[in-house]
Amino acid sequence: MRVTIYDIAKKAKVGIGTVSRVFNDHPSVSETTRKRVTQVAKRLNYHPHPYARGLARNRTNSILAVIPFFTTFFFVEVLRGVQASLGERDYDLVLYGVNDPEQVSASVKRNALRGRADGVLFFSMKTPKEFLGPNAQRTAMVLVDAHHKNFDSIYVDNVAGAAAATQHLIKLGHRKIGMLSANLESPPARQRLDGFLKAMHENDLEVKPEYVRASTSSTLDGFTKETGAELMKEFLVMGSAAPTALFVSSDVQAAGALQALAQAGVSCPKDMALVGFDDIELASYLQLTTMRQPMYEMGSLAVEMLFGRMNDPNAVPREERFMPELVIRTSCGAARPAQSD
Amino acid sequence: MRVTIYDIAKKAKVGIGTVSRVFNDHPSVSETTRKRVTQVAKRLNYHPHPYARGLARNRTNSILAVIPFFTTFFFVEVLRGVQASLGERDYDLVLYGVNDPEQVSASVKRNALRGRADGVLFFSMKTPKEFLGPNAQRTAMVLVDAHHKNFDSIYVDNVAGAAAATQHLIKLGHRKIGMLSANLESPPARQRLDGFLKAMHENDLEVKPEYVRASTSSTLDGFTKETGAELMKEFLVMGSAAPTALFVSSDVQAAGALQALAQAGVSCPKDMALVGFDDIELASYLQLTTMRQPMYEMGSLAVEMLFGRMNDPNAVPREERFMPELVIRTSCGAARPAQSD
DNA sequence: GTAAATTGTGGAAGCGCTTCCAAGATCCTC
DNA sequence: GAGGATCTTGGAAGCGCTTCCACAATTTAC
Repeated sequence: MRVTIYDIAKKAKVGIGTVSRVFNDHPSVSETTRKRVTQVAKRLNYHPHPYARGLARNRTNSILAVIPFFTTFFFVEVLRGVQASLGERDYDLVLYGVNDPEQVSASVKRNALRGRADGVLFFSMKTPKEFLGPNAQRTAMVLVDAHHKNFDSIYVDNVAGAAAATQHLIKLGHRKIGMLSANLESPPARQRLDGFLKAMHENDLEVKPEYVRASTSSTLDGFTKETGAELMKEFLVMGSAAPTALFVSSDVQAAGALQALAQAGVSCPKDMALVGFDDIELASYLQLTTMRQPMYEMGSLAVEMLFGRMNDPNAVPREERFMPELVIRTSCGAARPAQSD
Repeated sequence: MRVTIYDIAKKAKVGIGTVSRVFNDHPSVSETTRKRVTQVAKRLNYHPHPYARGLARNRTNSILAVIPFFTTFFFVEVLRGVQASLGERDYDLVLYGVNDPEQVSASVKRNALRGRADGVLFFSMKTPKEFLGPNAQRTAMVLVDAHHKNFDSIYVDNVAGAAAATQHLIKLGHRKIGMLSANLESPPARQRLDGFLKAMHENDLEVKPEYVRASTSSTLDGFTKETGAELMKEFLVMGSAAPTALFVSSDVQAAGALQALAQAGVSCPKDMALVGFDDIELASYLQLTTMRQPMYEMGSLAVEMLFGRMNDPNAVPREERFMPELVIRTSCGAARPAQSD
């Protein structure tokens, strides 16, 4: 049988209220009683029942994270940040991984709405309609790697990041710079293109239309290895008219592009320099220069913001923008210290 | 205010018991009442409170997964499998990622013992002492990628897998085959070495002592990129006396080894063939031939087994061994259809 | 010394559900 | 048509906790 507050109360010869107060660090318990209760509790190996507690307090002490599974590395890093923040607060993490955005609504129904969690973290996805509109949910929620004016959100500055990546290539002396992009219907892809164009214009560099190639694939908005390889091949057939450097809208695509290059016998930094975006784990193995997204930090901040929202449901939506950081490896051709990474 | 069973009962002009029965698919509710209740519930947007339900039923409808964060890809794949199985049963997943095994005990205390979950899935870690001994926990538990005689467990046949990998190299004509191993204190590393030796002996091939090099690192038991690179360098200084092929105890190490090879200007399949183990995401990018662990399947089966255990706490411990599967890419030098993977 | 504030404590009520028991309706069976 | 079996149903009790109110025991102020 489970040890309850009543067992403790009886053995310690106090009332149940006192036991409860001890376990909630309520100030008005004398030192002696507190000690007695604590000892009895330890002896009986008592642990408060989280569900009973949740029911009585009307909160669950857990939050729900809805994350797309396909963002593998992002996923894990961000989760580490989330959990670090959560652990400090004695909150638990309920995870709902979705394979495609269609599943989101089901998840929202099954969990948040049903009072499973005190707050929801939404990752890399469009805000589901359940949360919009007048009679929408009022669960605390923070969007990560996504944005909507009605909600707290955390995201990376794609425009500035892409501009920085491009700037780096320019600084290395490249003039014929192209961009290998994902599907431009996706906002991040669009923003990264904007950043690229911005940097090019600011440096008075021409951007030939054929130097910008975007995927039209709808699987994962074209953020795949396959589109990277395909588009790279298109660049390669241009021969000497091809750009000497490319900004690639994601590391995953850059990986595909690198494969296409290797297959064609084109040397990577020498004949074609590459800069990616995201700094997924793979990037370090491929020695890919890229823009690092501070994923751990974003996860951690997301939790902070969620608690802020839970404490003050009516605050104005807060936005936090992270600046991606240039990680120089060898794929851009920049000289760098010979050490592994 | 939250909509409760009482609101529904009142509006539908039935008793609360009936409402509850409707939501639990209890057979003894007439079709008409059922319909009426369902309609009212939908109209009021009622959802049963999971914690109240959990308290009354004495179960949580959620399970806890304790997974080491550092197994990135494994982590995500296995989680997908877990979730797929869980979703079918209307169970939720509480995640506890640990950065190092020391944290495990804390997690166990905070969660399982406190009745947070109906069962626990333990991944890739030594069984914590809280679960052993006479007055141990009696929470349902399944070990994945780990083993202990007292518990249900799921793991991969490291010996057979390693033997298959080695066999593959032998079949490709290699005779001077070595092994690049992780720290042999780790059981998986040990088992993979055993498999390697077994295959060699069965084929009457000599294994020179200097052809087996194991890491002594304690960080992650030597399953790191760094040890892969270091040990590969040791092989390279052997010059023409070096093996022509290596079985590497993990893909992560193989990635490091590949880097060392590239740095030394040694061509991978041609001068040194490699077969790894795990088939992490990276492997496909690196075109690494490797032994695939069926991670999704293991996650999914883990849930099945956990439910089995929950239903029958006294069944004898069940063990399921998965056979890793050879995934042929280019690092082993085997001819293969020219298609990307 | 008394009145008033302070401190510590017990336990009833209530969180939203499930489940069991009692009982009213309806249906058979002979 | 009576007695029994079968369906449905209502609602009290109970899951393990928090919290509020009442009150006793001190302490403080005058």
